[in-house]
Amino acid sequence: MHRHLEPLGGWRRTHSCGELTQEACGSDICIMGWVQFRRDHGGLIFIDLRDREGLTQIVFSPEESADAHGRAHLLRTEYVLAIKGAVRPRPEGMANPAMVTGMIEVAVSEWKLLATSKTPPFAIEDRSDAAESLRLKYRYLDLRRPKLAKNFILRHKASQSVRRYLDGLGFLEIETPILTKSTPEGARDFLVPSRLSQGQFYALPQSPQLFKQLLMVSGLERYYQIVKCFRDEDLRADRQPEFTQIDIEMSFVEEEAVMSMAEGLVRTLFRETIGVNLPEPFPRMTYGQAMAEYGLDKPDIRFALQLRDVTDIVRGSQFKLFAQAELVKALAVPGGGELSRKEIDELTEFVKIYGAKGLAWIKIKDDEWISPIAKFLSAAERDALVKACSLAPGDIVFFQAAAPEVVNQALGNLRLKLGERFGLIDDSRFEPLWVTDFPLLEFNPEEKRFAAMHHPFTAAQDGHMELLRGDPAKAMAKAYDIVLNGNEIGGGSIRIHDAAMQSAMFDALGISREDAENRFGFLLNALQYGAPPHGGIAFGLDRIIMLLTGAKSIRDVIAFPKTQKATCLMTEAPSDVSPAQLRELGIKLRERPVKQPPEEQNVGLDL
RNA sequence: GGGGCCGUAGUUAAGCUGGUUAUAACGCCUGCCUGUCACGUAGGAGGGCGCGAGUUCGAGUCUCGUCGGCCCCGCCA
Repeated sequence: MHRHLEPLGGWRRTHSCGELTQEACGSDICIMGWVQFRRDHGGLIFIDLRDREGLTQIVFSPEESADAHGRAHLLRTEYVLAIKGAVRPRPEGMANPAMVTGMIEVAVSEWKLLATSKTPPFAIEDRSDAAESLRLKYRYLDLRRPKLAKNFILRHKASQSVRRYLDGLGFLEIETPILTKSTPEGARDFLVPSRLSQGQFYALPQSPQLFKQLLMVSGLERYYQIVKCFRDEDLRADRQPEFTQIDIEMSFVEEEAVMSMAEGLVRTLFRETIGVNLPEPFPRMTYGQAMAEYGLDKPDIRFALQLRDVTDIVRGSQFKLFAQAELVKALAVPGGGELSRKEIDELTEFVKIYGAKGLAWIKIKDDEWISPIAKFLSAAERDALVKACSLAPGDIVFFQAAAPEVVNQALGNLRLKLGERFGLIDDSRFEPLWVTDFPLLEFNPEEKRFAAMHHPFTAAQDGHMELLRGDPAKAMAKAYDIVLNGNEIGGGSIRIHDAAMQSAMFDALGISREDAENRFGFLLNALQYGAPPHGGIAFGLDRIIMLLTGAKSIRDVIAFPKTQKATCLMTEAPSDVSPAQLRELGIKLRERPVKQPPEEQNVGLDL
């Protein structure tokens, strides 16, 4: 069978495969696309032709064109065709209501074979459930699946929406360097060796933080960029080594101006991409309240369960574990008494992930408390617990008694788990939240010193700079995070715009004058030349797109993502380079990289 | 650095306490079929179980190691 490819030869598409409906009936059209399904009845051949916009049924019949029909038997899945023909309504009773174009079909008069295809390693269909590693190796095929393609169409709309919104407010889109100086924000840098300055390295930006501040010193007043950032840290379902931020900075502002701009952006984005209207204004919560009631700094406020501090109630308890703990918190679940012993054991294992030693619990029955620990609790303690946690028969209440970090993390994450278990979370809702009043500094117990919680350029709240000497833990920052359904989607701050203040901050962080000069000298210099008050915010675009599309993994909203080991299964990056390349860069490897056997792993499919 | 799950035809999976030629569905190939739409139908080809050791008379099944993928802790906003 001959499978000659033909040139387009002047043919042009007149329509996409997703738009032909009854209005088009009678017209001669030209469409091009991929063979999705083939139904060859011998005397009559149906093909569903797919392009980015959808599917259209085309029919090859001898009555229409014997030649077109005769040649069509060779067609296979994923062949690329150009067809010319007439749009006509489908015969009585033959319409397919499941298809947008299901009322019509195209009778083929002429067609060209533009490309053949090997049998794809997995079916190009939404219901295809091939292993992700296989899909990543053949990412260009995976992206043909409408479900995935849809994510990128939405991502495009989101980017356009952001650009329109910010342009409307006078923000300038300005690019900043990718090859830059290491300006650490806490994460590990990706380094790029310099050929012209041997032995020295550029770093890929963890974010354009310092550049956007310098653009404010430059007097450009309002900057934004949709920009790649790079952090060489371990990956997660929502973390990639390179990811995209919507990076924004503005001059002559305080927190409220940045926050209302940012709210407008998120609200516009949601309205223009998925038609969801977010509340106005977004509710707010302080960091302190978030930690106290939710145990996490990014509360999911779609359901009402809250943590209660019961330290004082059990301070004098016979139960030594409670009496002696630095912090004791309770989490009551109305109606949670139905949990089985097995489920409670599983939850106990779950909290151990976060450093908990165990999980105390009490089931409240009508006249008794079922619990391994109830016997230690006095009547007065019981009364106080009932009051504090609003306990009622049928409830269960969990306790965590330990160091505050462990208590909050364990119960905070248990709360999310229980929210799922009891169906308390309405997936169709979007509930944004501002978290404000973060501490400026965070104590690092390993290094026994304070580090910036946000980053070292964040301004202290008015009057709090003085606290840095006496009681650094009490100093609050002009910082704000935006949280959506328990996901941090953005965060920012008002920056220090005064060189002396910035130096004082470096002092507080234990960064020597000399060190500060080496690493941030250019910033300290710039701040001496009339820096305007400024601040900004950065959004994690990938995470926002995840929420907008309902994707389970960040990889489904990034066109060419990396695996958990930060490799690309399609290009096989990272890879060895030639000795000549290394020599040119003045690099000698300390150890010979261990050569992997060249055998194909489970993704190897070539015949 | 650590914990957990997984790896059997092109794909998705089954394979019980180790036992003759490793199952199924979809896909693929060939024939038939003028109203299908994940077309139908008759037939056919295709893997030695990620890789390497070990235990055993015997290993897809057990042990150890190793490679790869996913989820999580640490790390990272």
